[in-house]
Amino acid sequence: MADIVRTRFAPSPTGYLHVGGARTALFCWLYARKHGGQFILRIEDTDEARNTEAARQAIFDGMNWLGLDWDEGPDVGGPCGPYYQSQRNAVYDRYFEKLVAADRVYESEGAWRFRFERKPVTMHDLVCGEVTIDYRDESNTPDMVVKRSDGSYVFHFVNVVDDLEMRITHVIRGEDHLMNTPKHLQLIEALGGVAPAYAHIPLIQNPNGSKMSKRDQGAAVGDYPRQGFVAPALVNFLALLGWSPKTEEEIFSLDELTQRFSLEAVNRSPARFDAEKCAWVNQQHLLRMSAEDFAAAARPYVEKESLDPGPQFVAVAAAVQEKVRLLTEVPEAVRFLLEDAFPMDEAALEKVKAGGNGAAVMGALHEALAQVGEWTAESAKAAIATAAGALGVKAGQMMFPLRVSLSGKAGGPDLGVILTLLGRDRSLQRIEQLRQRLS
RNA sequence: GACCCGUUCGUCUAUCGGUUAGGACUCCAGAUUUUCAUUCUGGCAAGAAGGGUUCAACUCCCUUACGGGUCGCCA
Repeated sequence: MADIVRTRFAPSPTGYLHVGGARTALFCWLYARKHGGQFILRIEDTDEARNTEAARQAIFDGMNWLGLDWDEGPDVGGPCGPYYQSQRNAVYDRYFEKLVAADRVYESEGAWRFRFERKPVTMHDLVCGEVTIDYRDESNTPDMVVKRSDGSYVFHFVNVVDDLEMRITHVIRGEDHLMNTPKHLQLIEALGGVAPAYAHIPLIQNPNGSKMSKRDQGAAVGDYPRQGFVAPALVNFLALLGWSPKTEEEIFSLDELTQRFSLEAVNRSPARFDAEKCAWVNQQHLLRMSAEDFAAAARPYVEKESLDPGPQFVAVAAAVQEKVRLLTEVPEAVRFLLEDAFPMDEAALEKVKAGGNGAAVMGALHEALAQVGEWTAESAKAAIATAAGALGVKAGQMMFPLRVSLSGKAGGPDLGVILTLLGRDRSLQRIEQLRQRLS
């Protein structure tokens, strides 16, 4: 029976979930799902001094938001639990005894060090290929501490033990772990275990090429919802950093990514984070949402600005769906549709004034629109043409002043849509308002 | 410093010895649109450098340069 693929994401709760970690989690998740395997979440909380509850929660929140569910881990449990390393000391003690029995550890200033075999160690990385580190050079590879003087175990040891105990088949992690892998291989060998396959994925860098750390702009996954991103867009963008579908398509849902993902298609060179493209990907995802889904996604942003979405919010949101890149842009885009007090774009108003006959245009529009029978986008637009005829100008010249009167903006949804959403009374009122202002 | 990994338009990338080196983001121009956005068309823009190997190299090898990573009783 072929081994079932089992991958894991093993973050330490010492800071907010950042995009690098999120992408690692994504690749692990995709690989497991792609192969019908299992994805495990393990919290590596062995550094008591640096762990925080907020960070732990940020991991769960981030994973949930991204849509990366785990088959085993905190909350859901599983046969290899507990999934917090802080609760697995008995397991580590047992494995440590194996090392003692095999005479592979020795005490040093109260701590226990693992004795490396002094030989070249070769790994066969699924992304980086064959890499050999020569452990005969002791200066470069000093024996490592596996058990601290306070009795606790260090990362290298618990990480390896848990990967063994949890029967992890594929370790997918950041390239910053590449040089750790021979250490882990030696430990596994000493423990008589079977090593998982390794895949080290390139790191994500800042736009300037420096290492992206947790405090850098755009690094915290938790910031993305606040900035108006939808999760599938961030997932999509992250997948494109270091992985390529090898086609010219770029916009993918999580399901589509699962279909196409493969470790063979992962790059070896680090990628810089481009916020502009990330926003574009977000826009593409917004464009592909149904009107209902878009309205549901936009609603909290509107409410956050103390705007009442109102009874026809689906239609209101749909009017601006293709005009925004980020959901945070929605409130200002729809404000004039929800409230009668809306800001006036002075530059647009100046442009109307420069046209000269603004008041006359408003008057003609008011008169024509007041006479419309059934109020629809078509009938209202027809009335605009009538007004233009009455004034002896082209309909096109009526549009801009009308738009400014109704929305206070130079751009926005189709005029027919605006007129329909506002209704006759409010439309006429706003036209009259601007007429007076221009007189 | 030592040891690893990497290097194609500004950025993300395709190319797995023979291509006018393709696509995307950004930017510019045009079309569509009353406007903005969307969409479409076009444009600017790349193989770090030097040596090999080969009929032929972005692609394979070496050197250098540059970038990143790792060298903890952090993970």
